[in-house]
Amino acid sequence: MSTIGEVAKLAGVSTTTVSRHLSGRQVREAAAVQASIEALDFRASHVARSLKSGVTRTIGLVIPDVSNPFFAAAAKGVESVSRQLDLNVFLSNTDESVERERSVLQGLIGRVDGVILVPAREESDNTVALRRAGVPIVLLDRRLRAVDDLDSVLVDSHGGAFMAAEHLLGLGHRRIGLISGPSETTPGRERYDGFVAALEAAGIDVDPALVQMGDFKVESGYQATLRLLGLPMPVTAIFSVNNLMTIGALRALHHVGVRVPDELSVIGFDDLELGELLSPPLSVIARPAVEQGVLAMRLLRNRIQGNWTEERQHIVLDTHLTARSSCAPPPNTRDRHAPANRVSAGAY
Amino acid sequence: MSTIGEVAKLAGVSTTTVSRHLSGRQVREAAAVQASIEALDFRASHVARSLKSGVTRTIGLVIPDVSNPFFAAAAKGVESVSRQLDLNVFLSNTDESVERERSVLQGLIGRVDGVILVPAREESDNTVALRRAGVPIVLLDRRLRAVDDLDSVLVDSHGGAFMAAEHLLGLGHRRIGLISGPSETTPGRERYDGFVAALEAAGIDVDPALVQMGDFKVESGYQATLRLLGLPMPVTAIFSVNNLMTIGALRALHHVGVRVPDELSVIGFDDLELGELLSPPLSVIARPAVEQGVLAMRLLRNRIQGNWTEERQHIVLDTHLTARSSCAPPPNTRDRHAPANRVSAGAY
DNA sequence: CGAGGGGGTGGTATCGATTTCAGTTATCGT
DNA sequence: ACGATAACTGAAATCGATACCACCCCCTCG
Repeated sequence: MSTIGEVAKLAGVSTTTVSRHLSGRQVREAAAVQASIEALDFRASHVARSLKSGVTRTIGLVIPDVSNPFFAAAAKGVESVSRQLDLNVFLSNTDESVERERSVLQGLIGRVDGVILVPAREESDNTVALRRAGVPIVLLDRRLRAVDDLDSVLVDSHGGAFMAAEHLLGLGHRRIGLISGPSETTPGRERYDGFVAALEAAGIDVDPALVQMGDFKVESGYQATLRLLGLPMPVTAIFSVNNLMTIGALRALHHVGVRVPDELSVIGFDDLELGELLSPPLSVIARPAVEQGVLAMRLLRNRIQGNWTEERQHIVLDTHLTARSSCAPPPNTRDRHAPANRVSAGAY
Repeated sequence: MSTIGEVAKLAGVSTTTVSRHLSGRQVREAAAVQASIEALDFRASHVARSLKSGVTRTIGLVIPDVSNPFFAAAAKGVESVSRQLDLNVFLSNTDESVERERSVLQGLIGRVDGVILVPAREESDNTVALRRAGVPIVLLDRRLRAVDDLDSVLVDSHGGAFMAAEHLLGLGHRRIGLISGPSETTPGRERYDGFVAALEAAGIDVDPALVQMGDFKVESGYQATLRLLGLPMPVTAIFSVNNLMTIGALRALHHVGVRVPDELSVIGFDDLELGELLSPPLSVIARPAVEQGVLAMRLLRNRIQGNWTEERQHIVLDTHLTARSSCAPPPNTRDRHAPANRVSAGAY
């Protein structure tokens, strides 16, 4: 790799002049400089430039898991904007782990101009070191409890969950199982709250036995579903608050042989690419995933460009109900007898 | 952010000593230096370090599309290894575009110690600049025609496609539609070849009308399927060579109302997270996606660590048939009449 | 004709860490 | 007790690009 000095020597000018030419200013020997640049196939060193300028033209994107379709979509949104801005993106998975998140965030200091973060837990603020270092941060999809002076792009999880519950209630369901996420995450908490609010609005008490906590991963949705099926008085519907757990739930129902929606209705939060093609097509609370990423990157760009004083922005996008056919009236409205308990108490 | 100089001053030693302490060497005032480091919350600047050492501790991962589950899985594999090695990962999508790939690769020069690349096209070698700059490259999932001195981690696409075709032939299918990928990509070409080889081994001529070219994206699978359904003499089975196009195919069949596998059998290359839960469960050629990423990262690490002379490695992983129930004997073995042509010629 | 200004120049310090080089101390064997 | 060796030390050069500074040239205007 050739340096600016070699270019300068070849063109017979100083490095200053080459640097000026590079930054687009008028230069007497522009032609000669350009020729030398091309002859040597010169490319300015990003590293040296960063050292001098303090700008890396790189951002960090810290998410729980790329293989979750929602985060993959959001990442794509982030990436599409960052490409236009000619920014590179560091991608890191935290696997929902607070420790991993801390070490990842630590490692980003001094390497990036900003960070888009999906925090693993609302309570655990791993951003202090980053913020002390003056790195702008935008929160994506999840909040941090201790912090409200960071931009964020969330969805109306409460409203979405409310809608989901309302949908099931409207069909006549009264015993609705909830596969919930960690209550220490924003979506976990808000979706739980929205669900409960809808039930209470309908005058229904929430039975704690019907709320099964998961960790946003497939396996936990599977296990939670088995627990719900094993209840002495089974549920007639299940609302799963995230896509991966919904997949787990569907798998469990499939393996146990519960027919959807005849015996049990299912609705999930977050659409699945194949949601429409499932048997039956899955009803979901959908949301603009790519757009969330796009907006987060736009907010981050504004901060990076130095609008520090500007009011913090908290964008909340709307969800919508995509009713397909995995939800139907509960079986006991057609058939007065509750279905047999398919899973024995010892099954898990 | 504090610098090594401030630490040195506080500890009453030279920057040299601090630097030595940092790199783990024995130092007289180790305790004082360490105390100063902690007091100032000092972290060595990666940028300055990179400038001096020429090492960035960063790699580039250039793939067509993160929202393709295969690439997401491979990315996760890459990321898991790179985390252990304490390397950062630049993620970039090329969207299957050669131009985008070129600009992305250009932008990586001087920023990374190595690159894992899924080339957009076999013919278009965008790696020359990178290689001239001495950046190690590992090819993932796809080859480059002009280049055989790069490590690669592929799957046995030919064998997988052969298996898929064999599976359908074994069930009695003779008119099999192929939704093929761009022939200028390794998977596109090899899967086509494997498919053709199986047909020829069975003594069947390949009817060009039954081969519909797609571009690895959902929409093209959808369109290709409509074309296959619109044929004067329709196919009894479809083999789709990639997951996204398979999704498109399934959507088309769903919209048109073709029953699988009663009227038409379907098999895809690459498993889908929900493959098992589709109606019917989808038969696929599966492969170890995460492992492909893991192996690619391991190969890259070896190159980065300077084993330049070492023989180039071309790893080819095996695929396997996951037979679920989207493939069955063709309808005409049960019912002598071919099914009615569901799509009119003008439908697309 | 001389002052002023626009447009351009190159030398040099700088960003923050590493590394070479030329020492300076301790430690040890004899 | 003296020379040799090992164990450390700090000043200064270095990585490659940028930015400040002083300066130069030439044109224009009063």
